[in-house]
Amino acid sequence: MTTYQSRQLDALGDPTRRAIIAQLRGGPLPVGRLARRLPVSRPAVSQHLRVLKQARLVTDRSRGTERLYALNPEAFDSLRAYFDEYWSLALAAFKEKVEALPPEENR
Amino acid sequence: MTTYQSRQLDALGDPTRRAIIAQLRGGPLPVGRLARRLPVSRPAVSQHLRVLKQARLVTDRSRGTERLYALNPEAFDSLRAYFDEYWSLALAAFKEKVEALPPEENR
DNA sequence: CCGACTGGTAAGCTATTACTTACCGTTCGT
DNA sequence: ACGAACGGTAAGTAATAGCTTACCAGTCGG
Repeated sequence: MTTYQSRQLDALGDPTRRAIIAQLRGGPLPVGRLARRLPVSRPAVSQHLRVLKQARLVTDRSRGTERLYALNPEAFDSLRAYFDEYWSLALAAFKEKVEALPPEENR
Repeated sequence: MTTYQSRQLDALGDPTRRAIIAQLRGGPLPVGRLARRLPVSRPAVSQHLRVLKQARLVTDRSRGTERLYALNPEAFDSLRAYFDEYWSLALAAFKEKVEALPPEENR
């Protein structure tokens, strides 16, 4: 029940990080391979990976001298649940009363 | 089938815009009322609303002298579908072969 | 009409952030 | 044990993005 959603959405709000995620869709990759496929330097990739890791969107494990990064299914599941819970409620209400008037004067 | 997902994720990658969305969960609101509930100025809210509108996350209609902003259910639905389609595939694969080896040498 | 309200836009400042190069520690093969 | 490759971190720069104040246009009520 952690409140990682903000951090996750912030992390997803960058094109390069989304590109990293797109690459990781194919399976775990070491940092160097990841950097070679992207138009930025390896340190930049490392920094993005740190953000993604803090948001729990990726996990890492070291294998020999290299470090494998992979998508974290649980985080994406929780994010999807967040969408369902948080927004579907409000949206379902909207679809019924589309012509709803705004709430009365508060503040 | 439009490719608004990037723009939507970029738009959601800002706390103030998420706060705006949170306010709009309760129903449509005019800009001024929205600004009064947030710790930023009205022009700032206007600028955020422009971004949210370009991402199709909100819709607006004018009523008299004021302009009502509301969440756009379709956009949130499509974004949720994006999550399901785009990520669930990769993640389902992961859950089966958790100990999968990384792909062979390509590039 | 005219004054008061609405909200969008312009211009400019500040702060954040994404990027680079340079450096360092770790791990493995020979 | 040494050399090479891996990748994380530090420091500095440049671009971006969010914010503010000031201004302007449209709409409604008197």
